[in-house]
Amino acid sequence: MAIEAHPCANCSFYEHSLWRPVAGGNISTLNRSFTRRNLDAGHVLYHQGAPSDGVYCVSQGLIAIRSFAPNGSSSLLRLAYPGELIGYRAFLTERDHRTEAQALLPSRVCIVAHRDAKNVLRACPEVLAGLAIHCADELDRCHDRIQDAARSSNKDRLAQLLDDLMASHGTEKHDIRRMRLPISRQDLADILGVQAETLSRLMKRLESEGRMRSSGRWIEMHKPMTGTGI
Amino acid sequence: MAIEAHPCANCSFYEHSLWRPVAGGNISTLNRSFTRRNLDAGHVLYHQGAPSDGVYCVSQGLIAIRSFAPNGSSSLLRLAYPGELIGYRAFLTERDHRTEAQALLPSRVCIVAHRDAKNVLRACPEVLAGLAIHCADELDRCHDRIQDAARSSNKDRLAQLLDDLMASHGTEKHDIRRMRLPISRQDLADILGVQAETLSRLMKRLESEGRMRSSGRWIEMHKPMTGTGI
DNA sequence: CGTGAAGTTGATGTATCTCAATTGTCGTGG
DNA sequence: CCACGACAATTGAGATACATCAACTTCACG
Repeated sequence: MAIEAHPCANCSFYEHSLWRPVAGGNISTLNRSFTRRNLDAGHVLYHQGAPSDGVYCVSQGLIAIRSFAPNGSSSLLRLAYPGELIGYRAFLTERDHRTEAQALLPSRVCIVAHRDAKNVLRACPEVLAGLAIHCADELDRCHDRIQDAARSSNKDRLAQLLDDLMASHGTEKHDIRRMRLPISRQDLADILGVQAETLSRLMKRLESEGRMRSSGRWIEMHKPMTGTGI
Repeated sequence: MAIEAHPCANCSFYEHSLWRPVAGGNISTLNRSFTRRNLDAGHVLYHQGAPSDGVYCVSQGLIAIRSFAPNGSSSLLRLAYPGELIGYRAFLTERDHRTEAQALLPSRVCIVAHRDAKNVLRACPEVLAGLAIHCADELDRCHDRIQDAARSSNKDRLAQLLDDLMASHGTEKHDIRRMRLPISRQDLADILGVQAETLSRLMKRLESEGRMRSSGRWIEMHKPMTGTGI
């Protein structure tokens, strides 16, 4: 029989793809349940409380991972960029999604359906190992965030956040970096864990210190500074 | 050859042990590198920045997972109770420990050395799957904590924390639960992410509201209330 | 019974929340 | 192209919560 093509073969993130170790007959299992899906900005990929229907890999755009409390308040736990994996926690534990995934920009995701993903995992322990490492990496980021919240001021954390966003969404010209914010100010506040009003005042303070300028969703900042993720 | 005994067979947490799926010839690999270690209170099991030397499972006592910032401030990321797994993040990712593990009470841990643990994982994908699920579970707890910090007051979070500690360390008598705190007030503050002085005042407020009484390391509270959290 | 660490208290400044009112932004229909 | 409405974002004022520094007290322990 002919050698089947790997569904991620043409993806620019193939080198780091979770599914890269899949080979031989398992490729056809993977292909069978592999689908792509385009999402308009604002569209919800999966809802909080829904059962897992597979593993998602962001191909284009930007996905927000949110969590809503019973009282209505929301947290933005993570921004998922192209090449990143989402929805795997519910997949691994076989429990319902505890978060909601919403496209912030027009996006595309690749999906491997739950049942077949399980089969591939059984057949390819390397994939399972990759998933475990993914999990451990995200755990690290979570720990970083908890420590960061405990030890730096919200103003500095906002500056850091804008820096990180600038790295992904900004264009540089004459030492001035400029971007259109991909997320609302409410979302920025949800990332930091402060109220929207407080966020507005933090922004004003950064501006008055000359660390940035903003007008609507457009933001300008100066140079580099190192950064670690949200 | 004779059937070799599983090293965790007599452990009271055997049913939920990570290593339970290990069988056949792999049991001898496991036995070869399986060691137990007793720790005095205050002793450090592994240091932040040290390379992984294996996977640890708490057998008795209580272990604190801490992280220290360059500026000297510390966070207490997790309390590990008997039956729980620690040190697996560094093991999985092959990176250095980002946290320190310190015994808060006289404790005992079971250790599977790094190299052999890797071999067992290769031979038993069920173990790898269990490790991945462990990771996903801890990720959930981290997310819960981030949301909790964003939406409830530190006073309520302290009450919740004391409740959880009471569930593990308290004894009940005539609807009064009583415990000797296993951790210092500084550690309590580090869990909540507040200063020690603030913690002291939060305690005083809880007392004045009649939600608890404290004298030194002894604490009394009333009834149940449900609890999640560290 | 002294000693150092752990815990507390007071005073003061800063940061954040809350509620209400206002302004700004953006898409839509005229 | 502009007016309009819905919603996002900002502002103000007052109350609450937390950090910080320094001094003090309590506790565990040799």
